[in-house]
Amino acid sequence: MTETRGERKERTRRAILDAALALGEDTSLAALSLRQVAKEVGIVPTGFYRHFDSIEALGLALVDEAFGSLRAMLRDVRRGDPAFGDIVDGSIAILVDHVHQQRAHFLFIARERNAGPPAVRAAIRHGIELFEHELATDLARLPGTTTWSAEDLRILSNLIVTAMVGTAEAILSAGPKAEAQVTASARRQLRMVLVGALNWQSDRA
Amino acid sequence: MTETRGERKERTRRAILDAALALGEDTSLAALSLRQVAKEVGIVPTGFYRHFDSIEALGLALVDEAFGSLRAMLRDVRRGDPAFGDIVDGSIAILVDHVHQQRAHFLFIARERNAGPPAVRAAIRHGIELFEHELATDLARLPGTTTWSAEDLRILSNLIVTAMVGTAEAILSAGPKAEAQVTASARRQLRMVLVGALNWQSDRA
DNA sequence: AGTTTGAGTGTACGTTTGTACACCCAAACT
DNA sequence: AGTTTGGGTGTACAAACGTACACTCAAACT
Repeated sequence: MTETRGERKERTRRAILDAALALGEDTSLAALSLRQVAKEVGIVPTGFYRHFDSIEALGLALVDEAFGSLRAMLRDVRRGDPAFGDIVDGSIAILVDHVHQQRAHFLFIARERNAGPPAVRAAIRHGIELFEHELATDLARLPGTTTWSAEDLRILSNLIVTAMVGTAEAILSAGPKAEAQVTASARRQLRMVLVGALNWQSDRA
Repeated sequence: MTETRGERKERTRRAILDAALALGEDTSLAALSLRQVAKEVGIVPTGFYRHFDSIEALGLALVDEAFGSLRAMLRDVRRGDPAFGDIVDGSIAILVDHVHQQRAHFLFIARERNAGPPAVRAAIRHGIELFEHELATDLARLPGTTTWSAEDLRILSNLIVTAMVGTAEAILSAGPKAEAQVTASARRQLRMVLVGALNWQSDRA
């Protein structure tokens, strides 16, 4: 056996996380039983406790992991994929791509954001707030926003994040055929929001 | 006993619906057991079946009821409360009011929209689509939208509904002190969206 | 007055749940 | 080489689960 002790533990831990994501496709975390997860992983029920104190702790670990995916997405957007000239088209394309690549993570967040144990809900809400904050600093670097207050930037990025979360949820619950329409709508909506924000702001001069 | 047979049945049915809404504040529908509901109502577990075939059927009944609340809200917005001159301020005020008045219904929809049994999810999604459609016909009566296509109206109303759902969820998970900030943001965001939609549209002439 | 109906009861069952406790045994440490 | 550590096992149990079945008894119908 070429596998060290820590490696084996980490491998089982990953299996538990993956099993929870897989089983969660049908039901929410709150309806997920420790024994179901253990059976899916292939360990005995009590073995679960070697890795997590409770299902809730498992949920918190999944929140961390899922927001890792989101940060990676924002990094891609920030880098600005040269394959797309337009910021809007590029950002939506990256969003769509990440939703497919990390489908389980997006499903998890969409589900547990409003259902799920209170601590998990709080962690997700906090993560989204951080995400909005990061987006706000990105928006501040955009031309035309130099005079904006921090509050204005926060409100705008909250609107954008809300719209993008809505888009992600729409993609997740849409067939492949309906998806083209969803992304087309998302592009138009994001453009509307940006145009509106700039014009509304210039009115206040 | 001055109570007829049908009245008594309806009263128990209401008690079951209310119990499900009350118990749902903590956990999602999928995690709700028939026995918990029965105990909360004060009937024996098997008595539940006299009213619903399953927890899922209960959920579908709650979806109907909750969307009744939403339609009532839209009716109020349409009437245009004369206490508020501005459409935006008035609409947001009505939304905030209804979220407080029908808190349990909004919580239910927010929770079960992405968690909850597939049939319940589908029913909620369908209800929201109807809601967007109704809003679109209202928007069509607004000045400046005469040249809009049905598709454009649908996209705009989808954006507005998404933003309003986000606002409702923010209100539900905000303390009384944070609420003023939430509603202020919501007003600004709705104004941004409307300004953006009109300006973006006029660009295409 | 006699009969039917149906909301609610009570018992009973096999399953599944979370968790306690004693155990094993190979990797890691001394 | 000897000891410790800890991931995973196996058994065990009380509690809660969904649901089947036979019951009651007052309202509703004839």
